[in-house]
Amino acid sequence: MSNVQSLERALTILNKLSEYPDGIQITRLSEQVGLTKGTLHRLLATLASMNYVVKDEETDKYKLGLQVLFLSRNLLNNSNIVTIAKPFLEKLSQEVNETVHLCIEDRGEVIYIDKIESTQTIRMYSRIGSRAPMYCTAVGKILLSGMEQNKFDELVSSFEFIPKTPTTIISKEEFLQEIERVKSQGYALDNAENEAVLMCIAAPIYDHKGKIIASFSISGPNNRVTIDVINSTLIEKMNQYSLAISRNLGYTGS
Amino acid sequence: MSNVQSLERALTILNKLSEYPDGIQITRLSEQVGLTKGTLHRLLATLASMNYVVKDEETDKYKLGLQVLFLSRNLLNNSNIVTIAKPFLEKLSQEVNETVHLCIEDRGEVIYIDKIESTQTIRMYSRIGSRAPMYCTAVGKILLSGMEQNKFDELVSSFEFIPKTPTTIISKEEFLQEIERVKSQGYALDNAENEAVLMCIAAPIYDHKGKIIASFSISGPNNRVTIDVINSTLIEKMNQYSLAISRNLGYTGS
DNA sequence: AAACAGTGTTCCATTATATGATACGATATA
DNA sequence: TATATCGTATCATATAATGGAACACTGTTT
Repeated sequence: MSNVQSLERALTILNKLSEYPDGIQITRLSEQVGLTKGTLHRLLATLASMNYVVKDEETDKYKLGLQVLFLSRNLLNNSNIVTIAKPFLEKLSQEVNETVHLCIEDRGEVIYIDKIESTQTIRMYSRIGSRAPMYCTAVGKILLSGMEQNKFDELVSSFEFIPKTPTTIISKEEFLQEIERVKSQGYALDNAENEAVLMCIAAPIYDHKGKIIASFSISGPNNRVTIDVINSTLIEKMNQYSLAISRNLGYTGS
Repeated sequence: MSNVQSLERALTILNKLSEYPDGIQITRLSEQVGLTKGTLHRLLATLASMNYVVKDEETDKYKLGLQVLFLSRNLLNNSNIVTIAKPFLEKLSQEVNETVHLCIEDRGEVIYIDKIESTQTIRMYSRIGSRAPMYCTAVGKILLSGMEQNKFDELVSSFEFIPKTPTTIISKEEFLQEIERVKSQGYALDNAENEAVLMCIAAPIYDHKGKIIASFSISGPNNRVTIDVINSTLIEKMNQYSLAISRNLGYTGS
């Protein structure tokens, strides 16, 4: 069954506009989405009439409208995970003074659903709503480690192990070993695999059935989040918070 | 010039779905948006293929997908207002232990662009992205008070002064007097006008040109946020924070 | 001042797309 | 077994959406 072409085009436009928070002009946008200016103009006019897009009259740039924010107002706030985890993650961030994230899996990627910033001036740049690959993030490895085998196999088969940094794992065999390691040790590390210099340690959040439904992480530059700090402090702390958050979601295991 | 019909329909579907965080079934949604099930199904399939909508296979309910969150990731984070105001609003919330909001005007309504929760168990229920009327909210009155006369007249003319509570101002004349009062005193009150029991006090945030670009507020139930507390403590505090935040946005006035 | 270049916007003949009505498949209930 | 209701698929047809071209506007160059 085919899709509705003009709707597909419009959603492609919205996706592209999300890359340009300061807006983009019609001719350039037309090039990027492969539509004639007439068609693009008509689609933008419709999006604008419903506040999905706004046009800056001074610069002729189009950008996303606040209706997108309005749509998203209930997307996370009804989520048990965000609500229950937040106070714990705030406390954790305060204790370690690093940025803490909460992530779930969506369509084979991790998506950031909460973020607690530290007070450090050098910190991980991230956005609620942003997505990242699973194969080179600590939270991604945690989420994969709790996945049902069929889905796990299907996803890993679809991964392109593109090197992001010199330390990215790009061998499927090595990656599968890493996931076994994560399963046995109960936490995962991102050894600057996704972004240079940036270390992360992640742990699982279980639901009442013992299923991994989310993951949270501590992130910081590798001069602060060192292997020593990880081994002496962070592993124990992540285990403690993993259990505390999971308990509040009805988890009864150990 | 007319809009693109199928796109308009799809955006209407997205708007309606945002009211059902737990999802809605096709037949019911078809009734609500006035589309045949065939047309609706085709549009939903397209939305789903691009992750704007997901279908819960167990309940046959459709709901918004996380692509909406992905779109919104840059909507506020690039905003100077949110970034600069946040540490001040966190401090304010901590000092008064009530919920604090940051709002802007968008298309004749206020929209919540940040929220700092207090630790109280009884607190205002609100969502980033949510919208509220301008005529019965403290932040709305602040934003109106700084508006250019033409736009002000146009907006106020369009208001329907629907009573939300027994204390809602529903007379246009009385409302105009209220706005004059806000201008002279430099803060606005919502005397449980939008929601019963809920008191709010709001103050302006100025940009470098002295224009009111946002408003922030303290909200709490009227047994905690009393007229005494407002007069003895909150007015002075709001003035102080209004100036502090505005200074950081380049404001040089008094 | 005139010519040129590039942008955003509008128009219209054409055709490909989206539609509504209907049928089908699945599930639950009597 | 028959019926009711839901979600999904199909298809003939009408119309909506399209691409290309023209137009209006603005800025730059000669």
